[in-house]
Amino acid sequence: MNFEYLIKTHNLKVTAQRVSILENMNNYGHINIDELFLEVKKNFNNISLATLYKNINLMIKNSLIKEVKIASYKSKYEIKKDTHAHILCTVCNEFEDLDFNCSLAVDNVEKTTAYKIDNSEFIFSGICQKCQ
Amino acid sequence: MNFEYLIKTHNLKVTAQRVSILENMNNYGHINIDELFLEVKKNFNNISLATLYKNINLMIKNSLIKEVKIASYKSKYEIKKDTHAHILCTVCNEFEDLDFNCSLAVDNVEKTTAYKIDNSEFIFSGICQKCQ
DNA sequence: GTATTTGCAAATGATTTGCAGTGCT
DNA sequence: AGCACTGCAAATCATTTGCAAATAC
Repeated sequence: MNFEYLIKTHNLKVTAQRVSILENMNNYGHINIDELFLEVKKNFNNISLATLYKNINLMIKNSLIKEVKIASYKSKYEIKKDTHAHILCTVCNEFEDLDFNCSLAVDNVEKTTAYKIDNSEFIFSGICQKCQ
Repeated sequence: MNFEYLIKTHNLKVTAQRVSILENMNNYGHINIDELFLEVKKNFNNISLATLYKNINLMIKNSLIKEVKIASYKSKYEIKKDTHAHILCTVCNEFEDLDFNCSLAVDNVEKTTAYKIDNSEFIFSGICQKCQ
């Protein structure tokens, strides 16, 4: 994935810190602020949480990344892609994307409510096969 | 709705503050901490945020209420009922329950992932008909 | 009567802001 | 030169904790 291009096309300036943030989000799939801080620190020893938060908020505003809020956990951040569902195992804390037809549900809701939907969240949580 | 009974059957002691918390959750449908604080203050002038948080956390632990986390907003709390979806208008901030067949989706996910699902969140957001 | 709850104040944790210095174009 | 970005320190906002007095059962 070309992160510099991704940043530019979302109307932001390319900085090494921003590239590192996106690289780590991409590697983890979903990453919370503390994990991100530890990872980015490996390349930028002096980076501050303030810089992370500023960049995350900017990237969210410019629709480059997305915050996923999860009850009882810290928010996770992911690079924005087509709407998809998430599934969480509350025992091992595995958190994954799920193959689930969201657009069908969205179409349905738009028809029945007359809302124009621009975002949707689907989070399933429970116990994965290994942990049962 | 009989709130005292509801509290007792969830193994908690009945206090006037707890009843008031549930009454307000029920009236609002979904309520955030600041709204709840203002409302409960009308009956209990000296109630503190600490008491609200303590009670909310206890009630969540005992499955009496549920926290709904929403990106860009403060969490809302609701009295627990059968799984249902939510819809948010990002213009007027209207937040409502949605008639949406969640159990069908849950069954499906359990089959395809072999997870045992015990909770799920469905939040649609966009612009309601009035605000379009 | 005992254990739990309440309300206050203080502590902790999370996020944001202001500002001086740096770097990019 | 000018503008945006970074990193630090401090400020703000959100939530939790400890404790003494009050209340539920």
